[in-house]
Amino acid sequence: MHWILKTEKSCYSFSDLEKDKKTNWDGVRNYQARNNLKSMKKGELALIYHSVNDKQVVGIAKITKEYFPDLTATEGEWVAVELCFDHWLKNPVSLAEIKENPKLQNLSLVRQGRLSVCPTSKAEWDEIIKMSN
DNA sequence: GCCAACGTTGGC
DNA sequence: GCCAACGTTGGC
Repeated sequence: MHWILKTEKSCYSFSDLEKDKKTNWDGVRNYQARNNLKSMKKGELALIYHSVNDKQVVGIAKITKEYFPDLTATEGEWVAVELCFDHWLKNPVSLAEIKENPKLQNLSLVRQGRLSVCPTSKAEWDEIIKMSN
């Protein structure tokens, strides 16, 4: 499975991940997103999308540790995964471009804008990679 | 800054 | 268990 992770640039950007090399992807407080986190397997790849400020897919991260309890949660049982910096896309792919691509109309980024952790099909993944080259 | 979409909460 | 009210997210 491939993934798309959303983050606000001002909150935690892909540059921050490059600097940190790896990070705990925590703070997710949405059940659907949590279920997606739980399905992540070590070694899987995720596109990183900057919402709000950038509205672009900018890079790829790799899952390095499968889900574990999110220690930043003060109540409820939430989970986090660990992931590491993989590489920057050659060119970022903007939300506008994605919306213009008929093959990507079912992408969760378009269909369900608010979900912060979403699965993506191989075909969609390949299409975005193609657009970034 | 506005608003649409969606999730969550709480009264019944 | 339904649904209205409210809060949050995120695009514009």
